[in-house]
Amino acid sequence: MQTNHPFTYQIPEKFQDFLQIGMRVVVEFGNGNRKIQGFVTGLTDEYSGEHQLKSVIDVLDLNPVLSDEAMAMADWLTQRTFAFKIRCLQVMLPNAMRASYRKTLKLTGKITDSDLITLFDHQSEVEFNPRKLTSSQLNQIEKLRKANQVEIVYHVDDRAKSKLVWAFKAQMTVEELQTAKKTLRKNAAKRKRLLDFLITNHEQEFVQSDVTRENNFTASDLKTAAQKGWITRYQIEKYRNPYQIDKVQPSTPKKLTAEQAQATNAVDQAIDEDQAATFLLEGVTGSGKTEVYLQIIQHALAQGKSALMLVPEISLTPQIVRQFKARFGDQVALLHSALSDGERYDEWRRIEKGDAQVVVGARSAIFAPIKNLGVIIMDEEHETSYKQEDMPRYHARDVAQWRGQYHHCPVVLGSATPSLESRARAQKGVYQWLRLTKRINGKDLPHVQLVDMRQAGRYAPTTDISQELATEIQKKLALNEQVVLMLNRRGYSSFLMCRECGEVIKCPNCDISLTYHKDTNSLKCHYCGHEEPVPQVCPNCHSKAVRYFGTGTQRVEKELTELFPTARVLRMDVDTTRRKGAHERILDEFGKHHADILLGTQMIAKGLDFPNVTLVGVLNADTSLGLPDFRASERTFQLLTQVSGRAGRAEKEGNVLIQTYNPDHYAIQYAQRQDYEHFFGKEMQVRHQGGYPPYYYTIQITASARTEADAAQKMFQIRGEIVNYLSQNAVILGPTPQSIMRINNRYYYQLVIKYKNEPQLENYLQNLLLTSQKEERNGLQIVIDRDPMNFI
DNA sequence: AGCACGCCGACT
DNA sequence: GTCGGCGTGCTC
Repeated sequence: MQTNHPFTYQIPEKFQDFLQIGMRVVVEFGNGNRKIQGFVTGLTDEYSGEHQLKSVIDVLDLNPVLSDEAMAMADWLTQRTFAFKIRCLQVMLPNAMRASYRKTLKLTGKITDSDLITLFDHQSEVEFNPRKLTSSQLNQIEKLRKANQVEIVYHVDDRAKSKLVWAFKAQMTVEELQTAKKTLRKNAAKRKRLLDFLITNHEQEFVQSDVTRENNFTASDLKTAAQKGWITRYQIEKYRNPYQIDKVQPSTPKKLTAEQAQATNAVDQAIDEDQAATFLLEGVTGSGKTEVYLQIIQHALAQGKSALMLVPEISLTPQIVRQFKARFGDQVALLHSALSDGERYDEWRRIEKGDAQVVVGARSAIFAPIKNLGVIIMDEEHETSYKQEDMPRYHARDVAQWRGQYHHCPVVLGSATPSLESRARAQKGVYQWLRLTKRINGKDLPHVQLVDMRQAGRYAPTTDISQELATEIQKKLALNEQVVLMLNRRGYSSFLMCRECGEVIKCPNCDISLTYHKDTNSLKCHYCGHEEPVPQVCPNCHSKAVRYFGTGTQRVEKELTELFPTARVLRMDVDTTRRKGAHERILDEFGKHHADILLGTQMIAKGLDFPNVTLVGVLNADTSLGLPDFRASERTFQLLTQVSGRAGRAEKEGNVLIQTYNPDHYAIQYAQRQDYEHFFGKEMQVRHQGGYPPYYYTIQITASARTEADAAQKMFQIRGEIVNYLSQNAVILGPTPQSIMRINNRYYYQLVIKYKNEPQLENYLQNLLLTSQKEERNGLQIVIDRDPMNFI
C-alpha cells in the first residue's frame, strides 16, 4: 500500500493472446514472493528497464472487469482525492471481486517438536495464522523454514462466485414417460403426479426449488426421477434477487404540471443533444421531483441509452425502489449497502452485461459499470452521505460530473434544499437552474409553528414534550390521524452526570462522554465501542446522585406512553433498525396504520410519504446548531425543512411544530417559513464574511498518533512546509486539536487550508501523501481530505 | 505485508 | 567473534 506506481511483469505465452488492460491477475510480490491480486493497467511489447521481471501467475478474468472508462476514472480519482491508485481501482468493483488472502503452512520434511506436531495434527498442510500461535511455535517454524522443512504458501482467493441452483427438465419423450407411468406401483401417487407434471410441462426448464415449493415435491423425488432417467438435473447460474419486489403493479407516466414539464423538457433536450450539462432541480417538498426523474429516465431509455439514479443510502427504501420497478420493471438494477456481497456482485454483473439499463443505488453506485449513459440523476444532492469518509475520499457529485463529461450526458442534481455550493453555481450560470415551486397536490406547504422552549419548557407536562405539542398530538389522535416525531440526535446524546460534583462519566480510551443505554443498563462509547455497567456511585466524589442527562428516543417513548396511554408508538432509531430489513418493516407497519405515532431520529426525515400523517413534531431543533462546524446552520435548516415536508402529503392539511431554544436564529426562522431562497441569501453572507465555501475551497489535513505531542508536532511541521507553497491569498487554520481529540487512544490534530487558486498546493500534497507513508510504522497517520464535510 | 539488511548491545 | 532484536528500505 505504500507504493503508488505500477510494477512491470512478464506475461507467460499462454496468457499473451487474451490478457487485456482492466483484468485482474495474480502475481508474486516482494522478497517472500507472496501472491497478491493486481490489475493490468498497461501493456507493452518491450521492456528495457533495469529490473529482473517476474511472471504473471494467473489471470482471474476472461474479459476485463474494468472498462477503459473505469481506468480513466481511477486515474482522475487518484489525483483528485489524494488516494492510492490501487484503492481507486478497487472501489470500482463489488466487494466480492476483491481478493481474500490466505496463508498455509506446508510440511516438506520431518518435524519433531511436539508443539508443531499438534499444530499439524497429521496433516501435511494447515492454515497459517501467526496471530494465533505462540512465539515459541513461531520460532520453531522460522527455524524449520530456514532448513527447508516447512514452507509458507500464499493463496489468493477470488470470492466472485455466481450462485448456482439446481434445475431440471424432462429427458424422456412424452411416450416414454407415459410408459414409465404404467410401470409404477399402484400406490406410488407422488411419482405418478410427477410424471404427469413432466408430461404436461414437457420441453420446459424448471428451477428445482420453485417446483418443490409450488407443487409439493421434495428434492429427493427429483433425485429419484433423475436416477430413473425421467429428467436431467444440472446446475444453472441464478441472479440473486435482493428485494424480491417482482410483483409490482406497473405504473404509467403521470401528467406533468407546467413546471414539471418544463424541467423534464430541458433535460430531455440535453440528452438528445449529448450535452454534458449540469442541472440543479430545486423543488419544494412534495413538488413531484420523483416523477420528473422517472420521465427523464424514460426519455433516455427511449433514445436507447441507460440511466443512473443516485439516492441517499437512508432513503433507498422499498417505497422508492418500488416506484422504479413499477415504471421500468426488470430493467432496474439495485446497488445498496444492505445487499450481501453475492447479491451486489450479481447486480453488478447484470449492469455490466447490459441486462439492466436503469441503475438505482447509493453513493458507490456512481461507479456502476453501466454503458452508454444517457443521464445521471442525484436526488437530495445536499446529503452529506454522498461524500465517502475513507480513502478514496470522493464526493459522488464530482464523480457524476466526471462521468457526465465522459459520456456527454446531462447530470441532474435534485433537492428541496440544495447545498450552498450547488445553488451558488446555479446562480452563476455554471449549472442550469430548474425550479419546482408548487406542490403537486395544489396544497400550500404545511403550516410551521415554533414553540419557544425557554418559556414553554417550564410548564411542559414532560421534559421533552411541551403543552402545545401535547395538545396537537391529542387532537390528531382523536381524529385517527398519524403523527411523526423527530428527535434530532446530531451532536446530542444521553450522558451520565453526578449532580453533586458535576463529574461526567467519560470513555477511558476517548475524550467523549459515554452514552447511556437503557435496554442494557450500560454505558457505551459510540466511537470505540467500549462498554461498562452504570456505576452506582460517582467515581469522583462517591455520591449516589448519578443521573443521566440528555434525550434518548427510549425516554421520549416512555413519556409518550404516559401522556397518551392508548396511542400506539413505533420507535425508529439505530437500536431498532440495526437488523436487516427492520427499517422497512417499521415503515411498513406505520404505513398500514398499525401505529399512531412514529418516533425517530434523522432517519425519518427523508423519503417517507404517508398520506395520513398530518402532524410533524420536532422535539429539539437546536442541538445541531451548536456544533463547531461552519455548515451547522445549513444542516439544521435542511433537516427541519425536510422533516416538515413529511406533513400533509395528500388531501389532508398538515402542520408542523418545532420546539426550540433558539427561536430567533435565522436557520430556524427561515425553516419555519420554509424559505430556502432567503436562507440561501443570508447564509451566503455568513460564508462570505467567514471566508468559507462556496467562496473558498477547503482541504483538511489530519494527523493522528499515539501521543498528543507526536500528532501536534507533525501538524506544525506540515504547516511550516506548506506556507512555502501557498500565496498570500490562502488561509491556514490551525493546527488545532480536533474537538474530539482522542479516539481509541489515538490523538487527532488537524489543519484546514482555505484557498481559491493555489497551483503549487496540489504537488505538495501529492508528495505529502507518499512521504507520510514512511511514518505510518511509527503510528503516525496523515489524512488529506479535499472538500471535507465534517470539520469537527 | 513481509523479507533482507545493517546496526548495536549482550554474551561466549 | 557471534547471535538476535530492532529500525529501515524495498518490493517489477
